[in-house]
Amino acid sequence: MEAVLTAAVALLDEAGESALTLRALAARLGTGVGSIYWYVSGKDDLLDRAIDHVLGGVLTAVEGQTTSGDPIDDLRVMAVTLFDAIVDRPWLGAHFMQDIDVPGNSLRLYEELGRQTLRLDLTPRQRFHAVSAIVGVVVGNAADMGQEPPPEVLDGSVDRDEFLGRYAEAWRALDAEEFPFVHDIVDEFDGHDDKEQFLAGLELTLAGLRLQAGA
Amino acid sequence: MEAVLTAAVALLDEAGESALTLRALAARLGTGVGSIYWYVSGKDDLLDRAIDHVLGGVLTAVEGQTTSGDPIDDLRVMAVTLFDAIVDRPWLGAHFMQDIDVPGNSLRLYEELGRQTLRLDLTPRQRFHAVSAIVGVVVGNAADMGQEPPPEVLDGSVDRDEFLGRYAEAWRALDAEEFPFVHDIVDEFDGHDDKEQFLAGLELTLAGLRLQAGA
DNA sequence: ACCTGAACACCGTTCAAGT
DNA sequence: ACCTGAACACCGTTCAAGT
Repeated sequence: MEAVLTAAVALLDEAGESALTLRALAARLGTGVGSIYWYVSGKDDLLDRAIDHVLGGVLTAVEGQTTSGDPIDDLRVMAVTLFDAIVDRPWLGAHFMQDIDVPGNSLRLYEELGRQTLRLDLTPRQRFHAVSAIVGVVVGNAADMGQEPPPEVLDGSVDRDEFLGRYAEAWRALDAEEFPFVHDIVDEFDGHDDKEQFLAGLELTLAGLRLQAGA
Repeated sequence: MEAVLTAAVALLDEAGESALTLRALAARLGTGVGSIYWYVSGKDDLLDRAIDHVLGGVLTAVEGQTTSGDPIDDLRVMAVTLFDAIVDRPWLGAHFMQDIDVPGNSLRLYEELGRQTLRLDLTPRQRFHAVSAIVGVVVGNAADMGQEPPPEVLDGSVDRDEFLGRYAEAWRALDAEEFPFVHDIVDEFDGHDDKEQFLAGLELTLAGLRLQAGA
């Protein structure tokens, strides 16, 4: 079982979600396709378990973070840890935190985030919404990166900056009257860093939360 | 071409993303599989065009919204319109706003949102981040709903409240020492409304933005 | 210019049969 | 208890052939 999940994660890490096929997995394990069905009920179950498997490591990282005096600072650190985990494994993308309903590492991560909000002067409803919002910001920003990059970026023949630059070029060619905003921010888009973008969005949510909590 | 996209959207609306197969689409159009390839380069292209097709309607709705005196109020109204569009068509889910790079309705919606930030006292970088954050909140909250609901909810034999109630029950059974946050918010989770949750998260981002803009 | 549909190389899943 | 692998019912994509 452990070997099945390790092999599944390895396939996902190497070539993304589309690389995880039962045949490829069986080949890597040196067995037949059918035998995998003894361990998992199907492909969805396999993916769920693979996700839970890697979230175990993320949970350990989050638990190991020393808590500061400021719950909101702690929430920031945790959210960044979650974001970085998705950057490392883009295939987590949208599936991340999808299974809060069943007991597992998703739920434990949810609890870790939520525990910080217990230190804030909020109603339970406000806490529920605050944690959902933070998870939403992480997932919303990371989902963009979950999509497999175009082949010319993946194989390194064109780097990311050049790739962004091409689109920036196209944006600059747009009519200035019709697209005033796009023109206003095109220089920021050109060569932008996804993590910085995420951090800025997170900061807005945390600022709103701090205001709400009067902290 | 128009007929192809209309039929594709109909399939997606009726039974979700998995229902859009080239064979099903060809059958509905009364043609052969191969003929679809004359209009689109492949399945990904088909999905992209179907998304752009429905975003046309969303764009019209957004453009029709009268602007108020407060740019942040206008951003809220627009974000809600986007969210509602995804609620109506869960298959838009994560793909929503995925193609800002190519000129199309995604880019125009992006421009519409961004135009409101031009009325705020912000730097271009802050505007770029603000719009990304709002799109992130919409996508992050809507992505949760994009996953197909379990069959017993879909066929109506179990309603959503009962479904949530079951998980709430399981949560209440968890150890109180180990899961203090989950216990704190379980009554809020039970029977919660996804839209309310989204609105609360959006409000935090908008509050942070208002603070940043000094408005 | 537009359509056809058989053919190809894949999938996930099942299941009788093995050890 | 665990594994095998052929078989089934699907996919997306291609392409020689038609009109």
